[in-house]
Amino acid sequence: MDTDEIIIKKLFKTLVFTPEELKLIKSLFIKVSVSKGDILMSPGDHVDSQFYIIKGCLRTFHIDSHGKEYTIQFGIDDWWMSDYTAFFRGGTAIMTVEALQDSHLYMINRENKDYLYKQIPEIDKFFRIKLERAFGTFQRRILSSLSMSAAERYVDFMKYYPELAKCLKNYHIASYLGITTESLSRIRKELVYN
Amino acid sequence: MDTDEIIIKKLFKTLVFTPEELKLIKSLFIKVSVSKGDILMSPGDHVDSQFYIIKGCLRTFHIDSHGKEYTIQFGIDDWWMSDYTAFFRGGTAIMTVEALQDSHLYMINRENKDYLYKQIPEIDKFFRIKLERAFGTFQRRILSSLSMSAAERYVDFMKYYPELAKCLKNYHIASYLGITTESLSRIRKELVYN
DNA sequence: CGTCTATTTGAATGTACTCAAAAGCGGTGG
DNA sequence: CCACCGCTTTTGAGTACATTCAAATAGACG
Repeated sequence: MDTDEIIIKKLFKTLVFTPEELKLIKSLFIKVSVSKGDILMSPGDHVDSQFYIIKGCLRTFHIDSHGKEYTIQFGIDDWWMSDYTAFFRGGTAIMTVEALQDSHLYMINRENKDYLYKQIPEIDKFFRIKLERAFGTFQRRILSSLSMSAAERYVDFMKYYPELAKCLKNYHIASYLGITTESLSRIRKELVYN
Repeated sequence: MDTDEIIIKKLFKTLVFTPEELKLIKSLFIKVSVSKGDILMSPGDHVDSQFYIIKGCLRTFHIDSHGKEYTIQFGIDDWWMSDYTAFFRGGTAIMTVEALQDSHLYMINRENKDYLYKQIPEIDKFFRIKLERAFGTFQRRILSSLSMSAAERYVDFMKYYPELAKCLKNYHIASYLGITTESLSRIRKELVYN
């Protein structure tokens, strides 16, 4: 079994494919390597592709008119990333996707993904279930943003994503929590004493 | 064509069914009527079902340990509602689902839904696409909660969901925006003068 | 008209923000 | 090995925005 097949098995976890299907899948993904700091997608881009992170760390963030950054999502190994406000509707990006570490990715465009759905219908079910999980996760994030203080959200984040935290600067985390780096610094200082 | 068939056509929009499929679908949904103020689901309930709103208005909210309410989602005609932090994982509710108006609903439990997916595989695709749209919507809501002031979020909400606003009290909207009723009142006062 | 609920107002408090500056950290080149 | 540079984090002071708690109005409904 070659490297790509190992990756595809991890990507589609529960599913089992015939050799022909595996070959098809391999042909529809493009392997991409990026370096720390590289920008994979910028506001205004026509969003036609989605990235599966084989190995690495990415983030999706929005920059407002004052130049402030708001991180919508981080991704590490085995996660999918894109500007989903645009990808699923076939629109124009409002987000930036940035590599926070040297990363290896699988890229697939909408056309190939649609073709994949048509050829292997169980993949529809696979992504349906993946999206259901994400749906629950998003609702929890909204609930935390509504009900928890900045300090609680920080503690929660560090508890649930310790591996992720390793490849992040504090200002990345601040922009994800919706606070300034100064505030995060003060929160961290408080926590040390408690 | 009977009433149920009209509802099912609206529910599955793009899909076309054979008479047998229609009969199957009808048999898997249960019609429920609730009155304003009724609670459809409470924290601690085993979440096994999901509601499609034929006509009416619902909200899903969480109550924290201090008794404060945080609204995660509103729903009107043609929306789906449940505690999705629990439904998609088969867990226990942390949310309350409440009828804000007399409402007519279709209810389906997980078992029947899974059976439906098995019998009519295109429905997998249908919900996959529905979830993709919801995914983008959630990302936008997270972005607003990160980047916009309470006043901006209020104006935005009223602009995007004018029909929804009609069946809501101000304290519902406040609990959705993550602010107190007092703050919302002051925001509304400010807006009148501008 | 009275009652219950929802909204508004006021005053004091708290939390996070802005702006400005200092300190810390990591790498590079002399 | 040290000096310097750029980037990140921390600290300080003053300010803005939303909160709390308490009380006063306004609306809805029987």
